[in-house]
Amino acid sequence: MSGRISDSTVRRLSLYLRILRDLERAGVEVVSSARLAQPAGATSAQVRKDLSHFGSFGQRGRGYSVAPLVRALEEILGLSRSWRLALVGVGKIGTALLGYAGLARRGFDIVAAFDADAAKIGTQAFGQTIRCVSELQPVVAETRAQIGVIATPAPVAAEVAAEFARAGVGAILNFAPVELSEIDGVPIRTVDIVLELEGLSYLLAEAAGRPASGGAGG
Amino acid sequence: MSGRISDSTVRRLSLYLRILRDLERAGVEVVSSARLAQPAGATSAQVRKDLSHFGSFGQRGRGYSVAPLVRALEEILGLSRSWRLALVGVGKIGTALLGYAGLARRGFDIVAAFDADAAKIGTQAFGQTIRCVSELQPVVAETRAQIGVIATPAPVAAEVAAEFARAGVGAILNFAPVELSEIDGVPIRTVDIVLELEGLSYLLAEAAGRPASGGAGG
DNA sequence: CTTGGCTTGTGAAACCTTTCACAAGGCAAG
DNA sequence: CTTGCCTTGTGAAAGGTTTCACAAGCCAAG
Repeated sequence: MSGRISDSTVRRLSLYLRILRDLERAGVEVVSSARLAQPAGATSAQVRKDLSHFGSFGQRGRGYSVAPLVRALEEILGLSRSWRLALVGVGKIGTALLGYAGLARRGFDIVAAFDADAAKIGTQAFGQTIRCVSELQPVVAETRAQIGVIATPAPVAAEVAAEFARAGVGAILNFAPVELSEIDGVPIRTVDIVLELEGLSYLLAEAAGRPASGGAGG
Repeated sequence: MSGRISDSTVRRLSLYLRILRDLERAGVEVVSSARLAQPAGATSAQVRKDLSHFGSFGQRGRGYSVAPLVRALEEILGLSRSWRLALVGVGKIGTALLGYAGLARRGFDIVAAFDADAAKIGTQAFGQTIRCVSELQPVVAETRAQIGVIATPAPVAAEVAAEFARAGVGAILNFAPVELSEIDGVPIRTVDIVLELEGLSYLLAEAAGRPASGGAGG
């Protein structure tokens, strides 16, 4: 077991965990790989292969005990603890993140918020005092934030990422529409809404190109 | 050339286009695959392979002419036109989307907004009158929206997706933390922030597990 | 205890994506 | 025209992920 785990496997593990928690809440005690796979959009073989990278969690002929598997996945994914996030950029997206209760509920606490706009600095937003980005380094150190979140305009995102890396965060989540590459071994994941929409645009254009089913006119 | 194009290829094409537009604005006329690859986090071979699926756009010994390649990619990705979006769920994320000028600027116009909360219905948000979800079908038909955007709580997302499919949208972008599978041939892409954070959590936990470089304490 | 029905864990096969490596060909200088 | 340098387009190789398929093993019923 173990070795290097692929990104898509980790992503599915998160999905399994989510589904398992629902099952646990519903009082289900045992689940088969097939039943777990279905809502995750995976196959039963995939579920078993994914889990097998980390050990043997099931029982042949029976399935997986829900509660222990939930704990095991939480442990694997690092979700048996909570993480501290520092946010840069309190614009539309940044504000939505600050107000999104789902984050704290799942163990991701925003412990600091920064912006470059003098008009915003010192004001409050969802319980956070907005600080100047120039204070990023000391505040990240002081709050011991482990994940940096970038919600700035694209042009400054790379600079902020470098600052985060220097400040000692262990990972970065980027919402700016730029591809950022790992800095100093700090992994960066980018969520790019426009990119997703453009992916859908491609599919729509493709479907319209070969005029088959009801496509997009306009 | 052509055939079935992979998701990752399409995603990279979007990145190339973005980079090419910057180059065009900067007055660059010709670019090599290597120069285009670098900011996209790809390799030169990958750029050439990706483009080769759609034709021959370059000139050996010279590179790619920026302007024509921009037009070609816009055509391929369906970005030489604009798309109409309908949004369901005007909460934190939905509001951020409504207010995000970057969408319209890139050709994605939100033409209708829905919510289930009676207190919100009839009010205005960023120029949109919020309508009741029960009106989804007629309004989507009337506005000829092509892309449905789901920004509702997870439990109702699947239901809304089915409504969108019935209303005739050609694609769906989902921000609710549930895995939704293609309905009636309508492709669905999910943007799941918590999933991304959990992916980072895994990396942090993994890094802390084998105590090597400066990890996360806490 | 034995039988029958299920389900896991896992090598092997199939499939898909990325990287390599090189012939084909453009361009500039002489 | 010829030489030298550069870059594309693309088969082939390498690398990775998913699916298949089945032995191993659990459980319940008889």
